[in-house]
Amino acid sequence: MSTVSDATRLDVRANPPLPHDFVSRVLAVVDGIPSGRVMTYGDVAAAIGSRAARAVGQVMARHGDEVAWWRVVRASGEPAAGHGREAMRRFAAEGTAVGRGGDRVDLSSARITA
DNA sequence: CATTTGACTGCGT
DNA sequence: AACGCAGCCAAAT
Repeated sequence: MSTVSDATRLDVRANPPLPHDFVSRVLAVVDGIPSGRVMTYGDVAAAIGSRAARAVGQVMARHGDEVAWWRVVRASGEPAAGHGREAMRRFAAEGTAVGRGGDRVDLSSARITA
């Protein structure tokens, strides 16, 4: 027999174009970043209605290899900690706008917010 | 259930 | 411009 809580649960599961848990949502957003563009950790968090930039970093640390991890950069435009080399290489490969020092993304042109 | 831990951020020095 | 620091928040211990 059905209960109110059953109905609620079904309703929620029937819905989502968007995954329900934090990890899946983060990965979904990152997966949606087009080639040549980037989002900051904070942007990704904001995109899923959160302010947990650091938690986004945690997710990337664990599941980053499942997505285009280099497209998520720091608010300064610098690539993910410990992956600067590889990230810059990929930026060059997909034509991402890079700042003067050649060590960071030019956020004013490559950044997208949603 | 309390504490510690980060692929973060913004602000002050 | 580099560095330290406190605030932040979900996940791991």
